Amino acid sequence: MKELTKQQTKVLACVEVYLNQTGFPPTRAEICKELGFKSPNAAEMHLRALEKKGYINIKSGSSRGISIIKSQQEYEQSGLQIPVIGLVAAGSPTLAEENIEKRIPCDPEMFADQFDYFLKVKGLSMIDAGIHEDDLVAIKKTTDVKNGDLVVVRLEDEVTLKYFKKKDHLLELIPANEEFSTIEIDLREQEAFIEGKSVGL
Amino acid sequence: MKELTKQQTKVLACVEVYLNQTGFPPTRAEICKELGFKSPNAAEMHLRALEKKGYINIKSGSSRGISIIKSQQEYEQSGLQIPVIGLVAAGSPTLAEENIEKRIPCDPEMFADQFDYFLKVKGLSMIDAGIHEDDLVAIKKTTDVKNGDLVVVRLEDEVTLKYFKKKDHLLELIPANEEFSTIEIDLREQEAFIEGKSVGL
DNA sequence: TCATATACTGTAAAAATATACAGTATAAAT
DNA sequence: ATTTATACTGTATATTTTTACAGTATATGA
Repeated sequence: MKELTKQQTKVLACVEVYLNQTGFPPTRAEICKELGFKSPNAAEMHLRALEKKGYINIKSGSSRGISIIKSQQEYEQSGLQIPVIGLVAAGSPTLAEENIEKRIPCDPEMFADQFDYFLKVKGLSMIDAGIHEDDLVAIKKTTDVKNGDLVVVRLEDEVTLKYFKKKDHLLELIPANEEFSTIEIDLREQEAFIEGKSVGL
Repeated sequence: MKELTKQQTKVLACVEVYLNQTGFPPTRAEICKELGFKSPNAAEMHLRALEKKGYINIKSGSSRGISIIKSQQEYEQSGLQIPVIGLVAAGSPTLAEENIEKRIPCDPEMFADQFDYFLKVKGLSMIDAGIHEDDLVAIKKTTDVKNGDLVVVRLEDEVTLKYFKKKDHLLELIPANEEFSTIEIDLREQEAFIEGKSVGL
């Protein structure tokens, strides 16, 4: 989906607000009044651009014939907002809507690495790494991890965030809290799935 | 809320459908075309009536200036009408439109308990409880039932109305007719879903 | 420096739309 | 028997609204 200019974004928002408030779309003149334009053609041109970019549909010849295809909210979610997933879910932490606690706006360049979602930390096992309860850890979905990486691991139905250390068949999952013990797994006996690795806090 | 005439109901439904399909309200002429009227004044008069009765709002002077205050669905659900569902349906007796035989006006205080729909009885299995064929039984959707309650139970694809009796793993469904036999179900072998319980006849 | 995209003003005409007015017909209520 | 409410047709007009056309201004990249 093509990017919108600042003014086009304003016009789209204006149409949506008007629609929510009145139940029907605005005329060109009404958009002008709302946004301070002095010519109906200003609104017309922005609407044409919005239609060309696929955000709205204009039924030509009819008054107020504007219908919204892709709303402003959707636009903001397409890149600017990142889902937050709780570490409470049993099973795999999927990106399914039901697991998403909320979405937060986020500059994609905030971290050098790309990432897919935020994981909300439960429990105190990572406290010595400076990660506290309810902190958000940026996770990139990958199975390509090295020793020392902070990874999201799934053991059967349990999902945890631990440091990764592997030596032949022995996998160690080390918490960053002295009060918690390291989990040792013999990969010949038990499966462990790497769901992703941390790329930022 | 005042009652609507047949034609007013049609016009309101027409506006709603148009709104859902296009995203903006219809003009008088479009309503006429949809309902077969030959004069825009026909639509105008019905809209005026709908406004007077509080179902819609018309912004005078502006095109397509119709907004819906109380939709047709809400009107039907506003306590005056309760759906009637036949006991013939295979599968779960849902409240989906296709299962609703008709709707009948009803004083919500007719029965002390709240209820969700009427079930139309088929067969004679409850005749000793004073419930005959085609009687209407008020059903409340719940899974919270006690021994002795008259419940709607679904066994695989069959739905029946029976007295409920449960003892550990054994579920007994007792008809109120000596000529019919009690159904006994071992809950470890077969599933049974409680769809609701009777709260009135 | 020239083209191009964005972002407008200002005007005007054609088309869409609401809406008033004058009637007709029918069924139900008084 | 007469009123009243519903339910229209048919026409006309004022107003709203779209939309084309002619410009102006500014920033950006080639």
